[in-house]
Amino acid sequence: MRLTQQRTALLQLINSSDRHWDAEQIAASLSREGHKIGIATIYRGLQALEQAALITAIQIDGRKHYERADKQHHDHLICTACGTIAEFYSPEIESLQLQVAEAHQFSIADHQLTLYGLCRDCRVAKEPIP
Amino acid sequence: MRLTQQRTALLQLINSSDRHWDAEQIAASLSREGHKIGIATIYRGLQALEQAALITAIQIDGRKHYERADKQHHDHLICTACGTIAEFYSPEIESLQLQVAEAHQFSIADHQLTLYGLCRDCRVAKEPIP
DNA sequence: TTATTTGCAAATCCTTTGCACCCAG
DNA sequence: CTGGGTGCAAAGGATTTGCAAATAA
Repeated sequence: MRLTQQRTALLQLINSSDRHWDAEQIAASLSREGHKIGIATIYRGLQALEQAALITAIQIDGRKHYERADKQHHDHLICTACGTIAEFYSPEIESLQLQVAEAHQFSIADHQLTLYGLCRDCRVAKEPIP
Repeated sequence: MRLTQQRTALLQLINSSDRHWDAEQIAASLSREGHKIGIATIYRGLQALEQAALITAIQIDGRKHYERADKQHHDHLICTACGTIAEFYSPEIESLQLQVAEAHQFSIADHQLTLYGLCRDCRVAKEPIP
């Protein structure tokens, strides 16, 4: 894979933040920063970077969202009210997944666990006023 | 929600099987059975039925797949070679999810856990010939 | 009756592709 | 130098929408 200017910009943007980005958001952010990069190049670049394991992706609501790869594996808590994405890691859950797979003679290559609901802030916001 | 002929057909198809269906597959199957139903009606009907909790949905590869709602909750094992979808239920994982959520002061409304990999048959098929 | 639902086609959203030109290795 | 990468615009697949006609309650 060739590390071009455009791909470097993608990588830099993603690696310098803790967010999850979709293609549109990346396009908007890069163009705000003055980069010239076509949307097709963004899609192709993200694909290439993911395949090279330089970034990781999760599927949210039918859209791919990318994040830094230089973190330990984790799963996600997504607030359906404000859209915030938090992360968690549970070694117990991971190990139980392996047990489940083994019981089915299934070999896991990957998994995605996403919890949907209300984050702390949005719960508070919905509390009845006393 | 009005239970029209078309929605009854959708419900019957889904309830009479153990599969996961996407909109295209439903359209094909119903038309094969001689039903006349527009694709827009299928999408709208599935939405309505899901909202009424008469069917459930999971997101696979950016596409919604529907299945019967009259089963206990479960998660999925998806074979990336043959596309087969198996199901599992782990009360331990469910309970750990609740613990994780609690630790984050997050209230879970829903979740999706999907394990991707090779099912037993596809593993066997990939074994080197001795 | 009458508020919903349907069917069709057009529209939308996200993503991919074709192709001529460009540039990193 | 040259094969992979880029940009543009057009194509694509899945889903949604507008609207007049049909229908369930």
